[in-house]
Amino acid sequence: MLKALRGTKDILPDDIGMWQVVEAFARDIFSIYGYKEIRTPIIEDASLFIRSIGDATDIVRKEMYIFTDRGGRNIALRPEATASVVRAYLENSMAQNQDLTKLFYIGPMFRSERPQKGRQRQFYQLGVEAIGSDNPLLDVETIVLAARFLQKLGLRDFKVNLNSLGCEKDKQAIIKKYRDIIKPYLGSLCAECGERSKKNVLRVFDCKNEKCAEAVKGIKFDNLLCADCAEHFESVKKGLKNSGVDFIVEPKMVRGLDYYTKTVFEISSPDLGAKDAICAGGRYNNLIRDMGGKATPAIGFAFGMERLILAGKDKISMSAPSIAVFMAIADKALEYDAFKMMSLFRDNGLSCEMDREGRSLKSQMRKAQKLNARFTVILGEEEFRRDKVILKDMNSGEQKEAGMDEVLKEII
RNA sequence: GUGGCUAUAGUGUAAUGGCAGCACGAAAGAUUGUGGUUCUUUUAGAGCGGGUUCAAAUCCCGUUAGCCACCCCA
Repeated sequence: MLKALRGTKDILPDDIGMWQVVEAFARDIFSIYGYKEIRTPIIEDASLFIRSIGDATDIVRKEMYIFTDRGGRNIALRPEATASVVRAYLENSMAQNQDLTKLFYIGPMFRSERPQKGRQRQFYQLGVEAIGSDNPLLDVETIVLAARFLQKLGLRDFKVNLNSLGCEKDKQAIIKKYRDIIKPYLGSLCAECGERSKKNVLRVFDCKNEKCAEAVKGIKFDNLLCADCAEHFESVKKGLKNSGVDFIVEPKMVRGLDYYTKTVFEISSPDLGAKDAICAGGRYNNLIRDMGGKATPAIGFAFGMERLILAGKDKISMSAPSIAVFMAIADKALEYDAFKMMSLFRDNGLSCEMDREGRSLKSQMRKAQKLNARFTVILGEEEFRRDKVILKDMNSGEQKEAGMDEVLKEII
């Protein structure tokens, strides 16, 4: 038997309702905040991601699906969407006629990781990108949007972590500073932290190894941002407070993608265990320039759909699916007439089903029940002779004989 | 990618090397053409491939997949 590949799975009809609810909420609130949907290809030139995400990051080095197509091109399945959206923004000159471009996307991403709960190889992200402004209020708006979206879905106990990485110069300075601080402790740190100090020094402070935690315990996180970035960060914090969004400043927070600058944030949910981040994002003020465009500041975030649904599965209210009419017949001989009536219901926009296996009326009624039909229309020989049917309201159990015109009027 | 745990009807589970069972689900029925409750009947199972043994769901090896902790990340 063939099976779905490791880390991929089918979203079955019983589960799809949740996805549709989340997507509908997202489309609704994103539109209120001025975002328009964009759909970009799932495959891109591999160099797009190598250049934007960074060739030293794990996503690019260890997790990206890359293959050579028949034309010898180097192609990647997208591991995230920001790079694609920026590519589309530049390629289609979307900066024309507007100073701020707001885009959202929903779609599958691919990373070849070891699967766990809330972590698949093909997973869906839902995200936004706002391109064209460095105003700290845009940062605030973006984070507020993410928070409001979660609240609207019924999730309350999420946590917003916030940090600022500063501009390009600050980022370099911060890395250098912490490397210098770490240097005297290197001997007492674990092997992995030796690597971390070179690759992503802030992670040393997050190491779960007791010795490492002990060694770095006393180190303070100074404010290393330049005046401009510090002011920007203060404005973001002030704006968030004004908007009533609770947040925690987390100086150790780093992101796995190289393009982030200034504001970065992460939203986590307690319902998820180790993989608790349901949303992450931040500014990427240099990415558009680095990809060959004009220097253009931008900010965005992405939600992990699977994680969002895991976190919200008990909180998002779902109405049971139902159909309008079940068409039942008392005699197999009336099958064609019933089918005609079913078509009439459908032509009038009413969902309708009927039994196709010649089962007993009792069995058909059970089926109507199971499909959660609002009405059952029963056609029997006697009624047929009088050009009537029986209309039964499945909630009240009341039924009456009626002509089809009357039935339609009653149900619509 | 590293380490560990797990794998039995559609789902959830039981049986300590000796007849694979239970619950839910699904299907049919309980005298004429009517759902939900109840009752009866039916249905369907060892991830895959090897090995040990008179005998394997059970022990061993491999493999695949899921989960957990890392790595990392949404």
